[in-house]
Amino acid sequence: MDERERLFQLLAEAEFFTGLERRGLERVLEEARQKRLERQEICFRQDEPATLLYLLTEGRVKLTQLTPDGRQVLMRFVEPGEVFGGIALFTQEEYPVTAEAVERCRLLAWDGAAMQRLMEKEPKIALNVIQHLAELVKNLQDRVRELSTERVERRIARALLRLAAQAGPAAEGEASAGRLPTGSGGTGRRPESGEAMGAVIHVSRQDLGELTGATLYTVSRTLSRWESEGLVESGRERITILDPRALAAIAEDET
Amino acid sequence: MDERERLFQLLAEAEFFTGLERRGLERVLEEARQKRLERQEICFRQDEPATLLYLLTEGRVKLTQLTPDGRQVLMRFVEPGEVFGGIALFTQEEYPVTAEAVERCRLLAWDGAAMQRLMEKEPKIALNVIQHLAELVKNLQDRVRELSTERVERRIARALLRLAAQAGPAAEGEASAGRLPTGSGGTGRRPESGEAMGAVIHVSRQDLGELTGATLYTVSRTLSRWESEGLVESGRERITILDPRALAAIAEDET
DNA sequence: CGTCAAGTTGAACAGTATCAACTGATGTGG
DNA sequence: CCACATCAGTTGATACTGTTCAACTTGACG
Repeated sequence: MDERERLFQLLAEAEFFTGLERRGLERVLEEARQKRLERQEICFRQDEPATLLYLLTEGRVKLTQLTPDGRQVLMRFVEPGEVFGGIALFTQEEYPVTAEAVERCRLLAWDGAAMQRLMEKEPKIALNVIQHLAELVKNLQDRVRELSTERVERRIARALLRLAAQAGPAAEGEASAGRLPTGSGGTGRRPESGEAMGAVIHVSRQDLGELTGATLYTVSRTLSRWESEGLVESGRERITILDPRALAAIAEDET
Repeated sequence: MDERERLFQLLAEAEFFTGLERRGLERVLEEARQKRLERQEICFRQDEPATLLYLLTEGRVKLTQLTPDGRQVLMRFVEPGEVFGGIALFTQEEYPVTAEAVERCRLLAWDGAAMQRLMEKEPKIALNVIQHLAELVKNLQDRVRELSTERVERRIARALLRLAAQAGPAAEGEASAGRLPTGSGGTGRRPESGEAMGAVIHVSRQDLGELTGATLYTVSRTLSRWESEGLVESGRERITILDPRALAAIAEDET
């Protein structure tokens, strides 16, 4: 009951189903099947025939693409409320990526026929789908531009800020993370009181590399440097942004 | 009359309007406004508010994105029958790219309200839009993967093959493409009589560079080498593929 | 023909990748 | 509960791909 109500809440806020009446949401939920994934479990694999479209309700999923020669590219992380696996479903083909649970997850899923029915009864959904895809296209275009014209350092800075913004809304409010003046080395710069946001991001160097088209070595070196300059503070599969402004400056146009 | 009939033909084959009855096509055409562009004329500029969605009926258009620091990235060429400018229209925002006519063009255009009406009366259109966007997403993902993991030479080879395939359907004419055993090492290679397919591509080195994330210098060097090996033959804003197989070998996995 | 845009090519340089060796954390089973 | 295996991360040395800059050639077009 309460659980069911929580799902409605989530659905109503999910990009695919915003703007639907209670009635529509009920239909959507009726057609859905529920699923759970353990950490590191695979939701679907690249090149499998696409059968289901997923909505993540809890946890985190990463979408990766494998190159013919075995390298991986990280397309994106999926956060609760987001949909994935949809592209393939609408083109009736295979999943272009592999979806793996980063943490324990809960999801809702619909097959192609169900989506078809839902879109017929609730045309708003089709519009939402279009909007979602258009959004994806824009993001991907930006990424292509970045990869084509920008250096690794800047790409990493952007990736961090994007990840912080994406995961941020969920977990804010930090006390401390204290000001540890790690360096004191040379560049006396240090986050001023109100400025430090301390957004914590949970990704490995490897992930960041696959996300930005760099090697984990370059990522590691870059983070080390930033750490010595007081911009971030990092640990195992964890990066804390101490000075978002400075990062933004790197991400934008200043050298 | 005849002109009108030609338009129907084109509409019926265009990705956005396939599967529509004659009746639907008529509606689509009624709502359309016609437009012409001279060579190098701008159809719309990046960051302008998006008002129209275009279908190219004749000519060629290129979509480019400008980076903050003035570099350009070429997103794609638009061929007759293809739609562009749609992404922005559906997200109610600004065009993310600039559209420039490469040759003299003719186009049809619809505004947001018109598309809305059309999609209501002909729901098939909404599905086509979704499919088109999904296709775009897949292509962009592939491009991100390429840019992240592959070297310039391979990216250029792929770009050439894609361009040939895209523009090709218009101008074909093959004999064989024969069996050429790539190997034999020595540079003695040369296209045999019947073998050359001669797919001609009209792009500058600059364009190819912006398309692949390389400088025009690197593109020029690469093409020069290929030319000396008999894979292509090139001139001013023109590249002829002589040995598609060898190019494909470079594009795929062989070094 | 002269002019301008597109293309070519060399030389030096810079940014990253690659490889290898090492350090610490994490967690596991005897 | 400790020893060990494993995994994420760090850092140096080195190599190489591709960029940058500059000078030059070629071809098209009025």
